[in-house]
Amino acid sequence: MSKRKPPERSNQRYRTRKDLIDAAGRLMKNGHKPSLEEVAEAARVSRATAYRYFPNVEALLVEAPLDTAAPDWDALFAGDASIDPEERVDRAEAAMHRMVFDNEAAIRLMLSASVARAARETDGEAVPYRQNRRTPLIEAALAPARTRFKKANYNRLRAALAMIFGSESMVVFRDVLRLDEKTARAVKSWAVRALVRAALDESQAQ
Amino acid sequence: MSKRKPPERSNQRYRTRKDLIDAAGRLMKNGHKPSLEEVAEAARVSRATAYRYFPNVEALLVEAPLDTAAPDWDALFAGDASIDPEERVDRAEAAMHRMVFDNEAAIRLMLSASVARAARETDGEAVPYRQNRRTPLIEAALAPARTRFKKANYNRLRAALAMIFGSESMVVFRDVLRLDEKTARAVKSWAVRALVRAALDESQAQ
DNA sequence: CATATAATGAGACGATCGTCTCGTGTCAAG
DNA sequence: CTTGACACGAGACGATCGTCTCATTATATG
Repeated sequence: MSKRKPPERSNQRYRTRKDLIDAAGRLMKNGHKPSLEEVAEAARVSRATAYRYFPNVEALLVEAPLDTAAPDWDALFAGDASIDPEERVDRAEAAMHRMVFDNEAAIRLMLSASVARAARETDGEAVPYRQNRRTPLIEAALAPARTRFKKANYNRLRAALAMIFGSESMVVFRDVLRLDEKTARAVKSWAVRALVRAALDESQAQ
Repeated sequence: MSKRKPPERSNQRYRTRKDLIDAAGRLMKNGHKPSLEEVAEAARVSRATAYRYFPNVEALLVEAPLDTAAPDWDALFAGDASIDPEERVDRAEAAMHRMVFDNEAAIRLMLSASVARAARETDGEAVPYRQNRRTPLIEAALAPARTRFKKANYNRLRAALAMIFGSESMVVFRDVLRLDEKTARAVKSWAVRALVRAALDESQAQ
């Protein structure tokens, strides 16, 4: 039984996976939902191979735009000495707002696929089906004032801000309320400031 | 050219449309996305007819669960003499919360279809593609205290609460934050109360 | 370099989608 | 009751989905 250590080939797998995600991201830019065949062709890969990496089209579309349109949050607070959490959270929301509204088409496709996929997998075993970029951003914004919050208040505030930060609120403003981008930004700016202030007040009172 | 007034037959059209929506709502209860053929069969209608009423499957699924799971909001404040907007908004959110989490599967399908459909129709002409049940509910909750808000503050508060009330926040809590239903309700309860309070303060100050 | 093994390509398969045409049934005005 | 307009049913069509099998290529190790 001359067993040989199986070849790793992890680099090859990583590259083809990345090629697929990149191709999907490119094709989603214009808001057109690409068929898996289109993505595979753009990635110079056969259809069968694409299905070896992603169980369905949605799973592929979920990962695509996130990698493409991910700005560098670090630069947001880099040359900035502001400590005021209200100010920092508002600025972070502004950046997230821009990113979401600039990539609305692609993000809609991602969100749609994500929501449907989670519904399908409710009965099966859970899957890490969605990334979370907003929590790190929120935490970075709150970091300098971290000690001014009680722990419970901090966690509650963080969760509440997550409702406002993401792409879901964009859907509310556009599809439900039919409000324009500027109004949306104004409402969110007011809301995040009010929430930060409330959490601060409750933390220092008593 | 003997022209005769064309037969109305609007009742027939209304019934088949309603039959299709009802059938879709029934099939979506368990979270399984029904194929259009399944819906048509359940509605005792041919596939071709279903396509005569809805351009695609998503358009059908968007309208279904809303009609099915729409409680009577009026009863919420019927035997209630509370005037405090904070209390009323919190109670309204609790009701919406229950409705959304009880029908999570169907609402996910609706939301997914709605978000994707809006993306597709971005280039074409706008379409009334989504109903808005939360705004009337929010307005009913704020009604008794309506005069205590300045107009701008009222509109801003109403929009901010819409972010928290709907099904979108459920997606945030479940898929992004991975928090359980109880925690979600607690966070939202705190947030809506804080927002109402902030809007009130800003309205009476100055 | 040689080779076992992993990664890929090619393509068939049934199911569903969305569109189309044509024939039948049915309502309601005259 | 008659009849014209309308709703409906049946079914074909190509496109895409997701799964499968089998052959071919590429890679890392000895």
